[in-house]
Formats: sequence, structure tokens, C-alpha cells
Amino acid sequence: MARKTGSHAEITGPRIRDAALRLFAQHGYAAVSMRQIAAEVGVQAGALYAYTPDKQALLFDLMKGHMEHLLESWEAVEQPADPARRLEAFVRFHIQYHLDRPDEVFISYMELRNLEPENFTALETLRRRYEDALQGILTEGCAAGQFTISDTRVAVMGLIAMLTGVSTWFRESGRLSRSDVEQVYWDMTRRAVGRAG
Amino acid sequence: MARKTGSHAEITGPRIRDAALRLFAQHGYAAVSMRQIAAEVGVQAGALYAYTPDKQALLFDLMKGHMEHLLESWEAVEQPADPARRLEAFVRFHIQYHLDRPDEVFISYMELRNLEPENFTALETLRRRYEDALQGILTEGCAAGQFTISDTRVAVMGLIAMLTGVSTWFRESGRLSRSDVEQVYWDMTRRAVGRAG
DNA sequence: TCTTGAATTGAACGCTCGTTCAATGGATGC
DNA sequence: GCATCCATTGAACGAGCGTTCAATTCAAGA
Repeated sequence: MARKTGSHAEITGPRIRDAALRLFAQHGYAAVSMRQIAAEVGVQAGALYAYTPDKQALLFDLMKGHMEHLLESWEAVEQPADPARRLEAFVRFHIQYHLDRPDEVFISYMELRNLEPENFTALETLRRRYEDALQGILTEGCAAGQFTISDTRVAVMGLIAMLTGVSTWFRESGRLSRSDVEQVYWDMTRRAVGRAG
Repeated sequence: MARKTGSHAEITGPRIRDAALRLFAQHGYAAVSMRQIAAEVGVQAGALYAYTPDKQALLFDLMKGHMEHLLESWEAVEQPADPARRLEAFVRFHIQYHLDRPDEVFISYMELRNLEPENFTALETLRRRYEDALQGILTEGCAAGQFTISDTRVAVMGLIAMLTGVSTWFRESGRLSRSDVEQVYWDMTRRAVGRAG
């Protein structure tokens, strides 16, 4: 058998991860069988258990990996001092990242209820950290007198929902380019937080 | 046996509908069995088939019923002549409606991929009609010089995503009342479409 | 050439699934 | 009291589920 070590995986074979990602995104976690995933990889179902302890771990690895990578990627973005510029960076980053990874995004929003409680809590914590990054920007912008927001927490939830929604309708072959879309969402965001220019 | 008539149901017994709604919302369509639904109603699984032809019809009835009721409800709202007032009415209606029916909303966003193609198409059409209602308001507001929106289609998608998101985090027992939340979202919306007051 | 050892198979485990249907049983009208 | 009717039961169907594991395969090291 292959590795069963490293209890909290991320070591799951990349071919298995990719197959599970695609299938979970397309049909949903509960509707996809281990046999389907195995077939996609070109292997028998039993072989998967050399790489993952069970189906749940496969889902959790995907979701945890996605959130951690999202956080790391945002932390790697250079942060302008000006809150408005920082918000713009966030909006553009968020849209780019989400358009680049439609399957991960889909799973991370849709499959939360299929996580076992302990895994769910871990995911919530990661998500909360990301929301707090945006909340920090909004709070500073308000303090600096650049934004006018009656409730920054609601603004965070509203803006993230708005921006994340882009991945439900955007098509590469559509009327608008990515940078068009980025610009439109940034215009809306800028004005929603009460900044004219 | 009971009625099997009325091919495109809505006749599904209310007790069954309610049980299916609650269970689908909580665990997801694929993860809920007919036996679970039956147990919730207090009958054996076989009895369900007197009210619904199959499990898929149960899901489709719920989703179609929700979208049709949403459209009817919006059409019943009195429409102010002023585009900004009309937009305000839409925002407040949308939030109220979605907070009143968290389970229906959840299902209608999460279970689209579990619909058979023909049912999916029917749902998309209904959803599109609702989006078009908002798009009409935005277009008129632009024409009247009240709104400044670079792309009304993207604005529709962004605003609906933002507003619908409220049902993912709002708790009746939370810090804010419904009307607080309505007001905050309306403030953000108003400014996002480029209207100051 | 033989040995080792990990990767994979394929059968099997006990369950649960959606759906069907003959049998049942309890109310209703005569 | 009897016949009728029909909603409901409960067993059964074939299929597929997640998971396990003895047996096999096969490449690399001696």
C-alpha cells in the first residue's frame, strides 16, 4: 500500500484530488461514488484507500486546501497603504481568484453541510479569517473618513456574496472580458462603500 | 391509492412537501432517502408514491413552486413610478421574502445540478424572469438619469447575489433586526447604482 | 535469477437506495 | 351486517454504496 501517513492529508494523490474535485463540483459530494472517482483516475475503487482514509477526507482536503490557498494568496498580494486602493486590490484579487477556480469555489460553498461537524468548524474558522481581512480594510477606510458604512460586518457579507457570485455566471466566451468584469464590480463596490472616485 | 393525476404536480401532499423541504435543505437532495422523508411524515416509504411519481418530482415541485411564488409575490407588490423607489421596493421585498423562506432559497440555489435537464431549463427560465424584473428597474433608472451603471446585466447579477446572501448569515436572534438589515442593504444598493440620496 | 515489498486488483462484507405491488385494514354507504 | 373502496403497509426487487483485505502483479535491488 501507499502512504497512509500524515493524518491530515493534502498528500492525496493529485490525480485523485483532481478527479474528485471535478466530479464533486459537477454532481455533488453525496451523488458521487468512490467507484466513479476511481474510474476517472483509471483504477479500481479499493486503490483509492491507499491515498485517502475515506470519502469524507477527500472532501475536507479539497475544501481546506482551497481556503488555505485562498488565504495564502491574498496574504501574498502587496497591500497599498491607502484603504481605497487596498479595497480595490481585494476586489480584483477575489474576482481573479474565483474565476480561476470555479470548481473549488463551487464545492466550498455547496458542500459545507456534508462536512462532519469538526471539519465544518475548521472550515468556518478559515472562512472567517478571510472575511476579517476584508472587514479590516473597511474599518480602516471608515476610520480614515474614506468610506461611509453603517455596518461593516453586513457590508463584508454583502460584498463577498456579490463578488463570489461572479463565478456562477461568467463565461470566458461571453460578452465581457475578465478585466471588464473586474472593473464593473470594482465600480459597484467603490460606490457601495460610499466613495465617489 | 391516492391521486396520481395532474402530471406536473403541486398536488404533492403538504405534509410530504414540508418534510422534503426541510430534509433537502438540511442534508441535500442526494443525501436524503425516500424512507427518511416517509419517516418524517409518519408513513412507510411506499405511501409517498401515491402523492408523487418519484423523488425527482418532489424536488422539482419544491423548486418550481418557490420560483413561481417568488414571481407572483413580486408582481403583487405595488410599483412606485420613481425608479429609485421601485428599486427600494425590490430590495426590501427580496430580503423579506428570502428571510421568510430560508429552506426554499437554499434548495433553489444548491440543488439546481440535481435537476434533470428539462427541469433545469424550466427553472432557469423562471429565474431569468425574476432577474429581468430587476434589470428593467435598473435600465429605467439609467434612462431617467437617476442611476449610473456601466453594465446593468452585471449589476443585476451582483445585486441579486449580494441580497440573496443575507439568508446565509442572518439569525433572528442576532445583533440586527430585519429592518436594520433591510436598511443596510438598501443603503449599499442605492449607492452601488450611483444614487446619492 | 531470485527476493523483496509496495501498488493494485477484484471479490466480498453488510447496508441502503428508489421503486413496485399484492395484501391488508379501516372507514363509508347500503 | 355486508360490500365497496382506497390509502397504506411491508416485503421484495435489483442495484449500487463505502470500505476491507487476501491475493496478485511487477519493478527494483541483491
